[in-house]
Amino acid sequence: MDDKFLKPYDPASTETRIYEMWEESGFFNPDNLPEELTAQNGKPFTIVMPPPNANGNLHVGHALGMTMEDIMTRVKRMQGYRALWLPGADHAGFETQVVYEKKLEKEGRSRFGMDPQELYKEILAFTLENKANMENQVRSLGASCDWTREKFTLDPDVVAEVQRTFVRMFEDGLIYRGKRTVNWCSKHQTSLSDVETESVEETTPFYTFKYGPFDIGTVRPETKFGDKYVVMHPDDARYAEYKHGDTFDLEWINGPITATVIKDESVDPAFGTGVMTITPWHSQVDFEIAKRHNLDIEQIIDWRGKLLPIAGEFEGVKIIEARPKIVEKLAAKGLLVSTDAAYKNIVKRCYKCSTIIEPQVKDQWFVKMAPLAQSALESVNAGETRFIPEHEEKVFRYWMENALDWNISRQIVWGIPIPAWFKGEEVMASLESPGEGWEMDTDTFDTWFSSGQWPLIMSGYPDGKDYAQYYSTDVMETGRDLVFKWIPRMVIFGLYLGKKSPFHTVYLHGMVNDAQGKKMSKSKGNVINPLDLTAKYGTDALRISLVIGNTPGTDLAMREDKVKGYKNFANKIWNITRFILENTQDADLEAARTSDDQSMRDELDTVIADITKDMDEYRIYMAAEKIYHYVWDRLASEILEDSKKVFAAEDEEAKASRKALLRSLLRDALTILHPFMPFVTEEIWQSLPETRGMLMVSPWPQVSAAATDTTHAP
RNA sequence: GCGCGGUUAGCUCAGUUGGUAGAGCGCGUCAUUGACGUUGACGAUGUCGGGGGUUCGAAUCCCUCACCGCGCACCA
Repeated sequence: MDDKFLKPYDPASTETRIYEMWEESGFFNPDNLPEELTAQNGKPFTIVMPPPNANGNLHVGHALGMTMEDIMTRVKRMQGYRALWLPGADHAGFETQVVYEKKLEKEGRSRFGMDPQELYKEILAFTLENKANMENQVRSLGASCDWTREKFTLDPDVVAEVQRTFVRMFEDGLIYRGKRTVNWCSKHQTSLSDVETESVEETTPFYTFKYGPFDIGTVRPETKFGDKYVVMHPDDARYAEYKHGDTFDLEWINGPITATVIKDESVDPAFGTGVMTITPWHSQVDFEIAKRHNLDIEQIIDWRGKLLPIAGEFEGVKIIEARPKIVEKLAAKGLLVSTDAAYKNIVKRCYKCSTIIEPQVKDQWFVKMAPLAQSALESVNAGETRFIPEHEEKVFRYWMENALDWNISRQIVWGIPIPAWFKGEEVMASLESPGEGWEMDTDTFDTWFSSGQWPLIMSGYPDGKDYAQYYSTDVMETGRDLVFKWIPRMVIFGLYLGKKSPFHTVYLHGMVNDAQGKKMSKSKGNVINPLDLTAKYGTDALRISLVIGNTPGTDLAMREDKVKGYKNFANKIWNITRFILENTQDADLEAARTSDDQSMRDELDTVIADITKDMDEYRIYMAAEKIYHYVWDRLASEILEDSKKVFAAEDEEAKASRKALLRSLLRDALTILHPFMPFVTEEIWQSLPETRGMLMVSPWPQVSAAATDTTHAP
C-alpha cells in the first residue's frame, strides 16, 4: 500500500498533478479515446461550454455550470461515447468595455477622446490576460474539455463567420437599417437592447398642465418643448367637438405655439384626462403614433442628456436639473393644474450603470424577429428542443411570442465590426468595400449576435471537419437567467444557418446565492469566490456540494459548512481505500464468492443501475446523493464494519471472498463517483494494484438486466 | 398589470408515475487508542402555508385564498 494513505487526503498536492496527467493524455479530445472504450458505443456526445467572459475571475455560478457540464461529459465518456466538451471565451463586448472603462476612470482617464484603435488595443491586451487567467481557473475546476478546439469570439475565423451571417441575413431580408427608437445610455454613449436595460418602479411626480383647452399629464416636463400634437381617442365623447387635424393656438413654455389635434386609438380614455401630448423622438409609443399619422419628429435632448436649442433659455441644461425649473416656469405662467407627488411609474435604466435610459431615434441595424421566432417555436413544438426543468419552456415561448425586432448596433469599439457600408443615403452589407466613396459602419455587434451563433461556430460551421459529426450538439447547460437572453438567439441562428435546433436538451441551473439565499453582489459584500473554497476544501468537495440537493432551475444557497462536509467525504473515501488495501494485500481477486458477498455485490449493481438511469434523465442531484449514501452509510458504515468481523473469524473461504468483494466494490464505487469527484477518485485509482490506465477513460460499470430493473421494489 | 417559481424539521433543501414524511448542517445522549475524531451508534423536533375537491389513500392531482421570491411591461 502506498504510504500516502497513512495521511489524510491532500487536494493541494494532488489536483494539479492529476489534471496535467489528464490533459497530457489527450483524452479530452474524443478523437484520441482508446478504441476499447469507444468500441461499445462510439456515438458523439457534444456540449458547448457557455464561453465565460474574458474580463475577470470565475464566480461560483461558473463553478456550478462547469461542474454540471463536466459531470455529463465524464459519464458519457466512460459510457463509450466520443464525448466532446467545447471550451471557449467571450470578448463580451459591452460588458468588457464597461469593466475597462471603470479601470480607466480609476486611472483618471476616459474612453472619450481616446483614439478608438488605441482603446481597442488596450482592451484586447486586458482581455487576453484575463482570458489566460480564466482558462486556468476552468482547469482548476477539473473541466475535461477539449482545449485543442478552444475558440475565442474574436478569433479571425469567428469574426469572419459572424460577419458573413450578417451579410446573408441582410440579403435574405432578415436584417434592415431602421431609424427607430432605441434605448440610449448617455453615460456609455451607446444604444442597448431591451435585455440590457432594467425597469425599476419609482415614485415620480405626475404633473397636469393646461395645454390650450386641454389638461395634459406628464412625468417628463423637460421633453415638452417640442410637443405640438395633442392626442385623444377617436371615440372619446368628451372631445367629440375636436376633429382630427384641427389646429389651435396656445401659450406654452417659451411662448405661443400652434398645436394640432390627432385622434389615435392607442390613447386610453380612462387614464388621466384621456388627452396627451406627444414627444416622438423620446418615446417609443409617441414615435409609433407619429409614424401612423406622418407627424414631425424632433429631437429635444442631445446624446449627453442635455437640452437642445429648441428649449430656448434651457438650452444646454441637463434634463434632471431642467425638470423642476420648467415646472416652476409653467406654474408661474398659471399653466400648472396639479401635481401628484406619489405617482409610481416604470423607469428604464442601464443594467450596468443605472443611468436612466433616454429613448432616442437613431439609425441602427435591426434583426426582423417574427419569422425567426416563428421557426423557433415550431422547432420546440416539434419536440426538437427539450427544457429541463420543463416549465422553463414557457418562459422561452413567452419570449418568442413577444419578440420585438432586435437592435444589434452598438456604439462601442470593443466588438466585432458590422460589415455595412454607407454612401450618402445608400446602404450595403458586404465583407469588402463596395467601391469608392463608401464608408464602413463604425458600430460593432451586440455580443449576443456572435454568441447566438456559438454552437454552430464551435462545432465547425459551415464546413469544418467536425461539423457533420458534432452538430447539432446534445446539451446546452447554462444559467436559468439565460433562458430568454441567450437560448432563443442560439435556437434562431441554429435553425436559420444549421437547419437544426442547436441542441436537443437545454439544462438550466439555478442561481447560486449566499447562505441566506440572497443574491450575491459586490455591493452587499456577500460574494463567494469559488477558488477560495477549492483552496480550502479541495475541488472535489466544492463540486459535489454544488451538485447534491441542487435541482435544475432552483436557486442554491451556498453554505461553506456544506463544502466542508464534503471535504470530509473525500477523506472518507481515502480512508475506505486505506482500510481495504491494508486488509486485502494478499487478496485473490478471482476468489469464489459467498452468498452473503454475492448479495452485497448485487446490491451495488442495483445502485449503479439506478444512478445510471438518473444520469440518463438528468437527475444529477439525485445520482450524486445516492452514491454519497451508498459509499458512506452502506459501504463504510456497514460493509466495512461487517468485514472486520469476517477478518477476525476463522472462515478462510469467507475471508477470501470478502477480500475480493471489497476490492470489487471499491473499484466500482470509485468509477461511479469519478464524474462528481474526479480528482480523489483518479488519485486512488492510480494506486490500486489491479487497475491499468486512467479512471477517466475506464468503462462505466455494466450491470445485469436484473439489477437494471429497479421498478420492482422487493 | 402580465408571467414564472416557491411555501415540507431550528437553518438550507430533497421527496422521479399519489401508497402511513427524508438528507445535510445544527441540537441531545452515549461510545471509541478503532480505516477515518475530518469518527461511530442512538435520539428529539414536522396539523408538508390556509381552505375546499377528486380518490380506498394526497406533500404529490384539481380549484381557491394568502404570503415570499424572480422575471417582463411603450399607461402619457
